Formats: sequence, structure tokens, C-alpha cells
Amino acid sequence: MAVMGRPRGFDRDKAIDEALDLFWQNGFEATSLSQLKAAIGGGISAPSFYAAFGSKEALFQECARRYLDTYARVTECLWDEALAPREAVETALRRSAKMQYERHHPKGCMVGLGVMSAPSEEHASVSDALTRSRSRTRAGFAACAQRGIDAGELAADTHPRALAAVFDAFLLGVSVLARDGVGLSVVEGGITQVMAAWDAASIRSKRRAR
Amino acid sequence: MAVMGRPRGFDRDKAIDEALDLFWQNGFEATSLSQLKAAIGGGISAPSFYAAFGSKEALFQECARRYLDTYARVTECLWDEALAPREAVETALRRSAKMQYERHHPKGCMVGLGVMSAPSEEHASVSDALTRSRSRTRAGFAACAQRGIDAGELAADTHPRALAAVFDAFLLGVSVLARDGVGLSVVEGGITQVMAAWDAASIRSKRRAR
DNA sequence: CAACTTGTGTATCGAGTAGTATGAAAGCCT
DNA sequence: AGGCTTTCATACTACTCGATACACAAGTTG
Repeated sequence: MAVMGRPRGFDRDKAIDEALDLFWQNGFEATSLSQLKAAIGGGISAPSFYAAFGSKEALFQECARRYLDTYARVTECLWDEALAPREAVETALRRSAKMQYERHHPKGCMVGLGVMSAPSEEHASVSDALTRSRSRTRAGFAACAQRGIDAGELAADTHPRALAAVFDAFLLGVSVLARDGVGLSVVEGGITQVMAAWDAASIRSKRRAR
Repeated sequence: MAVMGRPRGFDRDKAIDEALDLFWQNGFEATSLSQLKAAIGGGISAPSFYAAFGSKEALFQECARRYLDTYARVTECLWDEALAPREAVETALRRSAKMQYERHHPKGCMVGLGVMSAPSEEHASVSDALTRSRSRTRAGFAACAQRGIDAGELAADTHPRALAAVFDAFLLGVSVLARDGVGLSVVEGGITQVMAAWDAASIRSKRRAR
């Protein structure tokens, strides 16, 4: 059956992308309804906004989902068991860094920058999706470390959560570097060097050390 | 000469600490004047607030200065030329991590979390002090790397800015881990492992590798 | 004491916030 | 065409934001 009633004057799907840009840039609380209304479809009215999205918070949730389903996919390789764990980690770092520096959207990672997106307790549920995503990525890094141990590539006494913290914290920090204007090439050089933390835990490295 | 006029009903110095806690927890924009007034001296009035501090932004500047003069000192060892550069880096990381997890103040580093503290352009000058502090810390890490190279401890082809990015990004990420509830012991284990990035660039490591 | 200086309390400012009520406009269906 | 459904435009609500005007209170100084 066809759609009834007057058709919407703007592209709802495109609107989510436009809103995502604002939330990504400014966070939840610092993005005002006026900004959102002005950015969507070249300007829409308040009733159109609420009819389409329900509320600012509901729109944010949709934007977060959109982000997680698209941009955030760069770290999906962490769960790809076909990849060698070291490759999975390095690929995740390189893909994410590259994505964070793309020109056509705000710099940095929305998930990482989202820690301060909705600081007030009232909106704790707002950034819940982002918090869970960070937790998931952390688990992904740890899973790679564990796979490395199980495969005998990493020393048995390696602490997977601590090694995961190295890559996770580094990746979260990249968002800040991107916002601060540190060049992508510097970050890419950093990735090469931070991978030494993996190699230091590897069996071959240990053997050579003693 | 003694002070004239009616004496202030609250401790201005203590007030800055109380305000600092709020700004540290929530950032600049998300901290409201009502919260600040309620927190200072057990509750003060708006005129008292403006008479004492001038404006919300001016108070934030004082709080930022207070933070930089106290808590942020943990990374000062980066400029201590009496310390071996590797020690300086590791000490900065360990001291900062420990500080970020202390019980009597908000978790994480105000300077790092401050990226999203004042997202709107209007208040860009607000977080300027924090941005400059991040830049300074980054330079400190790079200076240590450069000292390592000059001392012949690190390979001559080491990129100091890239190596600095490793420690800087890691440290910035620790703020997020702290907010997310990752334990300090995990972070401390991560510090031990991230130092491998330094060792991998060292001459001894290179010699052993070939 | 009176004169002077400074902080406080009440009450309020204009602007901006998220969110709505109401009625007209624009499409589909029979 | 006429009925039905949905969106859109204008105007407005109740509230919070940061910041002030003004009169009074609480001290010091002569």
C-alpha cells in the first residue's frame, strides 16, 4: 500500500546524517535544537522535527546507531578470526585513524569524544550506546590478545586486558590528537611504534631477550 | 592597610576548588551557574558570584589555572633533564594515571576531557588554556624522545613526534578508561607494556634485532 | 558616632532552551 | 469530486540560561 497523507518535505534518512555531523562535532548537550532544525533539509520547523524524530534524545539515538553501523565499523576486524590477531589490531588502528581524519565529517571518533557528550546524570542514558560501544571495542582488543596467547604467539604470562588497554587508550587518544590538529602522518607513525607493545609480548621477542 | 567594607561570606580560594570539581566532572558548558552557586560555600547568591569571579568564563579560567598548577604537575618530570628520558616518560605516565584515579576528585584528566568541554565556537577561547597544555605535554614527550636520540639511547632514525604521539594518545585515552570504570591496575599494566614502544626504538633493541 | 566601602538578598532581565497547540496545505484513496 | 491522512507554518508555552539593578547589611576608618 502506498503512503497516505502529505509527503515529508525533506529526506529523513539524509537528515540523520546531517544531524550526526552536528552531534559528532559538538556532542549531545551542546548541540541545540535550533542548530539541528537549521541543518536538516536546509531548515525545517519545530513540529516537523518532532513529528519525524520524537525528541532530541531519540534523534541522537538514531544518529548513534547510524554512526555505529557505518563509521564505527572500522574496528570490526577485531572479531575477524580469519585474521592473525596482530594484523587485526593493527588494521583496526589504521582504519580508525584514517577514518577519523577524513575530510567530509568532523575529526575524531564520535564514540571516544562522546564521553563528555552528555555529562549530566539526567542524560546518562543518552550516551549509553556509546559507552557500550567503547566497552565492546575494549573487549575486541582483549580478545585479539587472548587469541595471540592461545595461538602461542604471545607469551603465556601476557595480561590480555592490560595489552588491550594499550591499544584502546591509544585509539581513544587519537580523537583528541585529531581535534588538536596533529597530522595523520604523525599518528600513523605512532601506530607503527605502538605495535611494538604487541611484539614485546611475543614469544620470539621474549626468546631473543634472554 | 586592612581590608575595607563587609567581608566576604565564603572562602574564595576554597570556592575555586569546589568549582573545579564541577568543571572537571562536567566540562564548561554542561556546568550551570546554578550548580556552581549551590556548590560554593554551601550556597551563594548570584551577585556574590559575579562580584567575586566576574563571570562563569573567568571562573573557569581560574579553575583551569588551579588545575594546571596542581594536578597537572604530574607530567612536569618530562622537562626534568636530570632524569633519563625513558624514566621521565614512564614516570609521567604512572603519576598521571595514579592522579586520575584518586578518590577525592573526578576521574580522568581535566585537560584531556576538556576537548569537548566547550564545543561551540563562541567559547573557543575558554578551553584555550587546556588546548595549550595538551600541546605542551605533547612537546614534552617529543623532547624526551629527542633527548633519547641525542644521547644515543634511541636509534637516530626514530621519529620523535611519532613516538611522542604514542605516549600522548595513550595518556589522553586513560581519561576515558578511568571514566568507563576500567581499573587502575589494568592501566598500570598497560603503561608497562606501552613502554615497549620506547624500547623498540632503542639502540640495544635494534642491535639485537638484526 | 557618622562616613565610607564592600558584600549580600530579592527580584528581575532578555535571550535561548526543548517542546506544543492550532489550523491550513498537500498528498492518496474511493 | 470529496473524505481521509499526514505534514507544514505560525505562534506560543514553561523553563533555564548567564548576568544585573537596587536597596540593605556588615564591616573598617575618621
